[in-house]
Amino acid sequence: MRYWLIKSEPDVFSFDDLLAAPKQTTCWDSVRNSSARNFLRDGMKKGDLAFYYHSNAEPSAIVGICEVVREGYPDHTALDPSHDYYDADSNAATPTWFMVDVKAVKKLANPVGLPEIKNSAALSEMALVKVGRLSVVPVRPNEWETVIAMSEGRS
DNA sequence: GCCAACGTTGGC
DNA sequence: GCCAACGTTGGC
Repeated sequence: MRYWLIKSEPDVFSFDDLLAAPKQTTCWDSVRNSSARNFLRDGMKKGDLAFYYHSNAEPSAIVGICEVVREGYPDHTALDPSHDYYDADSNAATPTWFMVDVKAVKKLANPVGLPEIKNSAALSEMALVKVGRLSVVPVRPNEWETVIAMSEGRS
């Protein structure tokens, strides 16, 4: 099993929105970056866990945990001309963009903010910090444990 | 609102 | 295939 981190702007779709969604599940669509796409299509497996990170937020922080409940499948928003994220260069036969379904597992006891992450020696190599822009990034097991400990005030 | 990082596009 | 221009992300 692998660990991940997915980002969303809380103004667009927050963790609370996920908790309020039917079955607490949503399709993680509209990713239009090829590196992130590769993680969605090839890396994420059913049962993998992911941190839910609020970007462009006050404060920017890891706020919850969710689980991959459906593995990579074509992102329909890329194929729908009426959609904001329509990609005229993609097609249903050979889809360019993929998404997964994620289900909320739980909210963290306390959010773990970006400054805390940056201040933690154990998290200095985290992809979140190293490769800022990617909306889907892997998390190492020791990083996962460290963040969980911080959220529970055990750090 | 600025800007750094970095992916993508397109001219040559 | 190089590289300049441009767009996007997201921290600050």
